[in-house]
Amino acid sequence: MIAEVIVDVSAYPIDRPFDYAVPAHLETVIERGSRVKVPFGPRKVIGYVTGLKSESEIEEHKLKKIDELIDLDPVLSPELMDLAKKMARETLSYEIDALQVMLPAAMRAKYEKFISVEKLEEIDDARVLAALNGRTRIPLKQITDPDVLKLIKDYSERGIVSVDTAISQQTKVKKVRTVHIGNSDTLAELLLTVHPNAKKQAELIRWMLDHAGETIEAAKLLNESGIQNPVLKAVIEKGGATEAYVETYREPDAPKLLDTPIPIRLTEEQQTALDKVKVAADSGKAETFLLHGITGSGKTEVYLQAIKHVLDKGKEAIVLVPEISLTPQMTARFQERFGGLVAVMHSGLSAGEKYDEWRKIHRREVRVVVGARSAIFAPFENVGIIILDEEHESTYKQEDTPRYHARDVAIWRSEHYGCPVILGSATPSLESYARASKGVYTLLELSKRAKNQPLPSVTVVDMRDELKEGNRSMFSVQLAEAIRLRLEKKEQTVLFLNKRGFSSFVLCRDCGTVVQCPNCDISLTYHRSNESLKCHYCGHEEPVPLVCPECESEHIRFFGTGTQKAEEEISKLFPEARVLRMDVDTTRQKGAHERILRQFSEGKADILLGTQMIAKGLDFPNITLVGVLAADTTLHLADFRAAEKTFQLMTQVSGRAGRHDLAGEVFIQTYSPEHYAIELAKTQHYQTFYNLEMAARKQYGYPPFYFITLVQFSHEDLLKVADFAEKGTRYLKNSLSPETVIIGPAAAAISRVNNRYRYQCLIKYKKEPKLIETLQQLIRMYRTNWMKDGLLMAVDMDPTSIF
DNA sequence: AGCACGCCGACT
DNA sequence: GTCGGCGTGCTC
Repeated sequence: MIAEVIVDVSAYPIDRPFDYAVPAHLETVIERGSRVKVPFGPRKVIGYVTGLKSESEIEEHKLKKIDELIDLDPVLSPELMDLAKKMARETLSYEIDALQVMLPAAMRAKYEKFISVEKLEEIDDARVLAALNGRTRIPLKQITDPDVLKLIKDYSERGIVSVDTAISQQTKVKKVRTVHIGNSDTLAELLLTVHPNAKKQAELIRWMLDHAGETIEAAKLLNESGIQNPVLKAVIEKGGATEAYVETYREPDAPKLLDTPIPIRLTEEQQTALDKVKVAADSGKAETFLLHGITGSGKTEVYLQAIKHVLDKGKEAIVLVPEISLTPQMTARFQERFGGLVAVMHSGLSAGEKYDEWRKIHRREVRVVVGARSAIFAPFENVGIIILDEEHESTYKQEDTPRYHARDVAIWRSEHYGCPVILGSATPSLESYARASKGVYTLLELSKRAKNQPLPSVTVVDMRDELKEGNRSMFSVQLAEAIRLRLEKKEQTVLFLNKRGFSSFVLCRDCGTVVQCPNCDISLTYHRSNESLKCHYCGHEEPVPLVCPECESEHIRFFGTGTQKAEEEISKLFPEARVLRMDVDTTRQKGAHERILRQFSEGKADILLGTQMIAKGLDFPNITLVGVLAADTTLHLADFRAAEKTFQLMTQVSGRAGRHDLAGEVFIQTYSPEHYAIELAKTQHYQTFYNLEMAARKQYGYPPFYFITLVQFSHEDLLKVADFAEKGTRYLKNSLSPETVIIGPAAAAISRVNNRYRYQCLIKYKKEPKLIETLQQLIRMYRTNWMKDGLLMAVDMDPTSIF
């Protein structure tokens, strides 16, 4: 038997199956989707079996044997194996990368070289002996001294030591020690025989008599009986109980926030939507729904009941939410409804916890998975429904290879299972809404709030007028007044500051110099916490200069409106206000999000001040005011999605206010009140926004009227990158059809990152059957010739932004 | 990607 | 004379 194996090596000529002979004893167990350890050239690597056959075209003497089978149960189903192949092609990535992205990171193999001592008596160098320190096997990377390294190489050639590569995985199964307490007869008997001095043992046995026959976790037993471990050990030794180590799951402490119950009785709109989904689920045909429901319209309840429907039919459900750790309320609701049937996968979990959740799914111990992007690869084999909440979110697109979009993967999987997909959003992406308008997706509308609350009243404040009135603070008179009122009424305020593109920078007031990153074409961001300047692209960090680096003037100070600065202004304006700040700085530690949100939900603060991350999921009854400090920051980005993103953000943020009994009020501060994205956020009129934005997209030839693909080039040498970009672009122009528009090559908006100059070229097309082949050819040219010249090239199909 | 093989310059 | 630089080519 011959196995086709894709090996764990991401390189261009390796991106294809290699044939291996299957040893006889593995023939009955090996399957497509199994992982194997195979010899590859001079080393050993992990690989995935992509197929089994009886004959190979490879000459017999070249054919090697599979070393070992890693999993008894294949880790990937045939469906996921096929999906990996399709995804690799569609995203122009290596098949191995597509396979690996489907499994939790803990299952990815680590390769580490080790030195093993073969003939200890022949090692005569003191430094080598010191490095070994009595051990016979040490990791090669522990040797840093080049002289010692040289000696090791010497020894290795003479066979005194050997160097091998160990393949390790972090897939540790957690085990817990349990104690099975013996029956009362044995215990009673034992009690009579213990030494009179062993008071503690006697005490434990008496405690055990009350629990005879039970099995209990050792830690719990010790805790409840108040006995020390050595005593327990002695009793076990004497046969009073037996101990065992039982496989267990790490329980991520699920943050419990209050679920705000929505009436289970559905509104008429919800019911209509649900019925259509149910019909599709029963039909066995794939159908994609766009559930367009305004904020507070009860989309989640529709999801929950649709899931219930498919679970009742014995099928499974996948629910995707954008960065789930930010929305503990959402997970809480799923766990409340489906209890132990739910696995949760999000970035806040440790590698081990993610692996445990994956195993629960793989072993069919759960039937619902709620998770971030990668949960779309949940190893279910009878999927009944797939849901993407907040489908417009850009986090569904992976930013490095394989650059897949979870929405596309969801639809591919639904076609395999003949099941519905629900894309839910208050502000759908233009692509999805356009597809729904054309009938590719089925549109479901929820236009009323579930509890019939009015939408919050939204006021747009023109900050230019404020400036004219002499108000130079970050808060308009109106917003400040509204905050004061909330403080008086003991209601809560959420202040939103979109930091991106508007962060604090350091400017010299004499010569106008802005302190730039030495490696990147971008200004450094001021961080008050440690008085430093940081680059958000390469991580460069330096202390705040005391004098201008250009003109040595002392009139150098930081400008802009970061959250830290906003916090200071608030405390000046409202000294009595209790403020919680939520941004990258305050949420770096694990669990920080939850802690801040819990504090706010418990009413321990009056004002929550934050960036992007507070726009979603917040659902607390006492929030009656939302203020957007600077709505323009996303508007002026050089990106075709700028208006869409702004509108989505404004709508999302506004939706945080007045979700319950108290009426909500929203203030949006801006320097461009006349822009339609802001104007329309006032009424949350998605349809009107859609029409206007579609007109703009049509005029400039952007999605959804055209598909786009971005080809990025970077090189340390400006002239070289320009040259290669030109070559690549010319190749594309010559190979693609004349209707396809190719823009560039041009320098990227941030023209240098980490000392590499960046160029890009944008392909816009309506129909381009040769695109994938052409790009593959381009990539081939790059990998075979240009790469060794130091060029980096990346292709992104359907980029979310064209920065 | 690794890793080995192989062919030319600067040292003991 | 040898050590070692990294160009080239291969991996079932």
